[in-house]
Amino acid sequence: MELPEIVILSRQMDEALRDKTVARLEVANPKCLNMPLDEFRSALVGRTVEAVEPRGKWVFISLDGGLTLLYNTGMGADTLYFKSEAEAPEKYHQKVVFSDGSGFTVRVYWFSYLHLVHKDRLGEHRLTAGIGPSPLDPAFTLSRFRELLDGKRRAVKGLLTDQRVLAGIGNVYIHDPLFLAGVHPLRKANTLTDAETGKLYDSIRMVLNESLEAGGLAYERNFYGEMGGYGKGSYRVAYKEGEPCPVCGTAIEKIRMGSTSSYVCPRCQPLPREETFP
Amino acid sequence: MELPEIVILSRQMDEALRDKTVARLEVANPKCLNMPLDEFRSALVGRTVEAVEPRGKWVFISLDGGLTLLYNTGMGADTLYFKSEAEAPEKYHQKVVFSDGSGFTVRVYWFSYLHLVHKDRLGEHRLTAGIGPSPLDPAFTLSRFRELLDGKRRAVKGLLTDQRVLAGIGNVYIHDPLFLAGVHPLRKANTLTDAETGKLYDSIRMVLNESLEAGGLAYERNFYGEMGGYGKGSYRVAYKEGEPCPVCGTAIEKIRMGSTSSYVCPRCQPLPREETFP
DNA sequence: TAATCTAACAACGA
DNA sequence: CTCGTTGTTAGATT
Repeated sequence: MELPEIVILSRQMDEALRDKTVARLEVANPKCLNMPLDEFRSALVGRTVEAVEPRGKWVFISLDGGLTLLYNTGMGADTLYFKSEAEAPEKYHQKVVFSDGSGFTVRVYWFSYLHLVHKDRLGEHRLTAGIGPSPLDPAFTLSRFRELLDGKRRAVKGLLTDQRVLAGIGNVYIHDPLFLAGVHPLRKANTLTDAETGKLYDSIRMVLNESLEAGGLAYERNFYGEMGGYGKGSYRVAYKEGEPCPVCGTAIEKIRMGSTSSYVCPRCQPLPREETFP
Repeated sequence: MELPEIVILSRQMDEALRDKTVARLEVANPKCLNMPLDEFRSALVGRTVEAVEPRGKWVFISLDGGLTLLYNTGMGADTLYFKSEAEAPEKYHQKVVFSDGSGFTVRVYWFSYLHLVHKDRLGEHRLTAGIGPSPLDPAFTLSRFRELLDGKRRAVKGLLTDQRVLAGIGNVYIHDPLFLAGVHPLRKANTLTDAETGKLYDSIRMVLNESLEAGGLAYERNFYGEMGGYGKGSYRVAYKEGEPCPVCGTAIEKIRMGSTSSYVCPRCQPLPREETFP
């Protein structure tokens, strides 16, 4: 789950959980916690949800008493609301029950994090303390975006999916903005022209907003179990290996970058020769 | 300069400089210092040498008042004694003059370090605090050597030239011990057999001792300007690209590993197929 | 020929 | 689709 899904989930959790008090907690995979389960439980039970907010790929759940529950869905997790335990999903790794009988379950696909940190110590929480700005924040202007790229010799894809640089973009939402800007993912960030940087800025925000309006990725469920509407029909080149580029018709290529893949139109996103053999 | 040259230099400096008091200091390249030159000078002048000892690729010069002068010759430097300034070399980057008129000059080839640290703060000196054991220390037993390799998935050459793991071996003295042990430099450390580890341990110590007895590398000068006697005739495969292996006659190959080169006999130091394509 | 640091990248494990 | 650790590499440094 990336920015749009986390934003949607956070909104729904905020509306559904605000002012509710934790009554009970089950955790089948205590390794995802940042402290022993019994300690975690006794700190959490009795706390009341004050607000739920997105922060990059994380959900920040503010509780009374100054505690914050930090939730990262890892490589995907179903986070599902229930009105009463009778209608709760059968399979889950974590379950939080509130005093009114409602609650939510988390079913993890691979790994996830559920950390409890006092808000005065958030700065010491290494996984979230260094998170960069959100690309949809009104304060995130083009000139701030330029500063991120400025002088960086890294591959632009690696830079923009680095959560310390920009929050919320992972290996799903990076492909289409790069394509729309005509920028190859391996281009060094400091070699982009002003025009390319501007197009990339616009494309990132456009694509994320599109998905947000569509309800997020088609293969992810929201808090109420509904799938999003942003699927393959919405993609330009992402996950379209071998299909024609929507602009020039050239076959989309899938290239490996370390452990992740990228999808590019080799014609619309050319890689300068000197970066092919650096 | 690596372990043998540093050991020889330290011995000679210890004998020549012990009990002498620093009277004057010239530094043409103050960036090699760990503080501004005037501060460095006022701390050093007036100090008396208590002892000089080798530590990996570093020379530790203990002074009275608890100060230690840490000297690293970088990629090679001439460190030359003079009895009186009249006979001092003309070209140098640093000059230390003692109260009796003797002293030494340093002429750097590329980079070097000359750091002044209080002995109570040596643990905070990042460049030396983590230095590993000396392979010629009597306490450095075969079983300690096995522990260094144990479970490490790194290439054995990179591991053994890592100063935090083992002190004093750089890209000159690593080639022949690996050859004598029949171990390819790219072998993962944890794949060595007990027999190979034993041969490697013996070879490292043998090669370093041979060079020590020969006066160090033939292209390096000692404190009195004399060249060492350990030259190409002493090497087995090091820097012998294209020449026949002394054991099997196969042509020695020069291979690149990152930014350094290695010299190997492809027959005596085979690389298992799975490590060729990891 | 030789040293070290750093940023960036890759592989692996959890 | 995650993040963190470990190890590797290229580039820079006076």
